[in-house]
Amino acid sequence: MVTLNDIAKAARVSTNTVSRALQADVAYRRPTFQKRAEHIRHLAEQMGYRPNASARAIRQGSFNALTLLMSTDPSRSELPKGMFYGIQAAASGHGLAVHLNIVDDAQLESESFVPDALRQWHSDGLLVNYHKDPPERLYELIQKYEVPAVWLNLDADSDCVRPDDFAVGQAAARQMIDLGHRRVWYVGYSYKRDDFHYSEIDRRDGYIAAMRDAGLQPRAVDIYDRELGGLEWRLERWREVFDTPDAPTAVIAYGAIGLTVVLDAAARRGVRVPDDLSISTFSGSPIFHAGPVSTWLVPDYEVGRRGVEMLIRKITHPNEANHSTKIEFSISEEGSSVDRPSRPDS
Amino acid sequence: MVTLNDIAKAARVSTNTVSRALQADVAYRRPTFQKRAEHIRHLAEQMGYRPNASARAIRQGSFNALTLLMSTDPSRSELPKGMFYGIQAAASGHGLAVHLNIVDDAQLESESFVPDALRQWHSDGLLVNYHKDPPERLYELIQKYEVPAVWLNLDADSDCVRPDDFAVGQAAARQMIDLGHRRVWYVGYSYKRDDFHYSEIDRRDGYIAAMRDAGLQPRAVDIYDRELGGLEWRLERWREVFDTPDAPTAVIAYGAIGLTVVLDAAARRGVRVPDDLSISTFSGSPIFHAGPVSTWLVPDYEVGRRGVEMLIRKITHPNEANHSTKIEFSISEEGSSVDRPSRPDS
DNA sequence: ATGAAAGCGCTAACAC
DNA sequence: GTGTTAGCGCTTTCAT
Repeated sequence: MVTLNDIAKAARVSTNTVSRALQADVAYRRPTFQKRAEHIRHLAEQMGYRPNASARAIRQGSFNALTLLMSTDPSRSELPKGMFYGIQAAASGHGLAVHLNIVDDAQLESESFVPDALRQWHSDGLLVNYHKDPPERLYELIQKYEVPAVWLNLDADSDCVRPDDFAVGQAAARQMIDLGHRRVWYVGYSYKRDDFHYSEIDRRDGYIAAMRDAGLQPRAVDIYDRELGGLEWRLERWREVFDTPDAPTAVIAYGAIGLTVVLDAAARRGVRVPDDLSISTFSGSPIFHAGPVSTWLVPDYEVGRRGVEMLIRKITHPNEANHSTKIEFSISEEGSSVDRPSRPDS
Repeated sequence: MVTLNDIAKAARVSTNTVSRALQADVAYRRPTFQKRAEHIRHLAEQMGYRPNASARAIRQGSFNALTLLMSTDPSRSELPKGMFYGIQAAASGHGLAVHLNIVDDAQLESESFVPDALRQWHSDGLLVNYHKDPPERLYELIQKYEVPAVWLNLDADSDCVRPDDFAVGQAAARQMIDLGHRRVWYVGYSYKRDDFHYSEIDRRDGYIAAMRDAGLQPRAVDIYDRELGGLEWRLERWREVFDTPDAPTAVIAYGAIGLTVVLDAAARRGVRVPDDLSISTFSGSPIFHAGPVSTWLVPDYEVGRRGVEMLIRKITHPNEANHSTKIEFSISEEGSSVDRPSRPDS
């Protein structure tokens, strides 16, 4: 490993002259220094010098790094591609490295286990990506060690950044209503029946609010609806739905399963999209299902970016409160599966 | 920040006594020391002591960390969930932290830009996740700085770990053939026409080999096939296909687009899965499309895990050659869309 | 078994 | 503008 000292010897100057020559914002402006500095930089480049981040960290008292903390449990912690990019872009924009730490929840239950991100002093702050029911103990540990932390995808008053799921539910419904649809259904998911993800609740509530605002009857069903007898609303049932006069002209599908079930049933009944049926859904990236599907895009990138910004603020101003932020969704531009209804109701 | 020194003062011992008391493998075995060590550990816990990773790194000359290097370009570098888990599990099993570094390829083209993972000395080695056409310059930089590196998802003779795409293409075809299917088609993707991902080529070749072995005529089509006139093989065309006597009884779909197009066309023609049509596909997680689809699961977790193992070997034994490894796929257990053909051919 | 002291690579204070 | 010196937190000699 090439050190500053090696370069110093080679250049026949002292270590800190080398150090200063390699600093981006050199205080010295004399032409003679500039020339020598140039020489030193060239030498460093030649010798393959790479600053030792640990040495710098220990000297400066800050790590210039943040840690992204996640769970091994996919139902507690997701890994959206865009979020990573957003985090990395914002972090490297501020000269911060990103460390990754994935914690097994089962371990976390045990009193003795402390996640490495908290056990050791690795980084200046924590980006906690537990979107549902973060373990109580994790919160306590963060408190105990006084680690600056920002929570991603969590619904609390302060120190959180999350997508605005209520607003997007509302927007999705309004889009349909504004085009003239009256029978707009919401198809939920409920993978684990009693164990809703907050985004499903919020999006559904937004949908219901928009329907009520427009004086329409909300109709939210679930692919795994208990009252309707489990898989009631799946393939066979949906085919019947499309034969009734009350069939929806527009569907908002929470997730992939609902979407494919509805679209497959539609295909079997000869119901065309978007002519006979408008449909939209939510996802991190545009959905394609035999054709493009209008997709409300989860603002993962922005959540990551804003999370980093908030964390940096917390690190630099530990005593200022950070109000939680909600980020708007956008709609995919890749092609639309939404149109006005072919036979508008009165 | 609580330091060893703070604890030493509180315990009225010297710094290195504290240091030793906190080491996992204490050399001292005398009962008197054990007792004192216990007291010191208790104190450290009470005071919220967290070892400073940088100080340790600088002293020990190794960072106990590895860096995962990726591209911002999704066509060059993917982010499979399982891979992260595999990497993290293997890394933390060896006491290594994981750093994340996502590089903008456009920047990398410029001669002056060096990715942070290489510009600074952060970690003991690099896990490079550029699965297609890694930039030449990246390779040069890794050579220049002599960083131990393992390439994930790349097809080279040494220092690579990747899924066995040829074998899975073969396995997917054989599964159909063994069940009695004769007209087994392969539906490719070709998102950018001239710009195939190696996994598509390999899986297709595996399929072709298996068909030839069985004395069958391979039939590989592309959702975006140029010779067939662009979108030829999309929705409308597939509906016609299902009306011909030569219609496939089994389809192997490379990706989501081909899968949905085929399944949607089948739904419209009343072709039932798996009764009239067997279908399987490849993905990192089981695919659901109105029902479960037999999915050959990309061994992301294992690729990550083995990548870390290989990297550790490279770090500890820099001079030994590491033969590249190919990892087998497995098939999803969530439900099957594959069955014997309803009307077996002779 | 323990403390004193040195030193990892780097930066900042201080003389000059 | 430059070299000398000190010291960040930690581990590892080396005496005792």
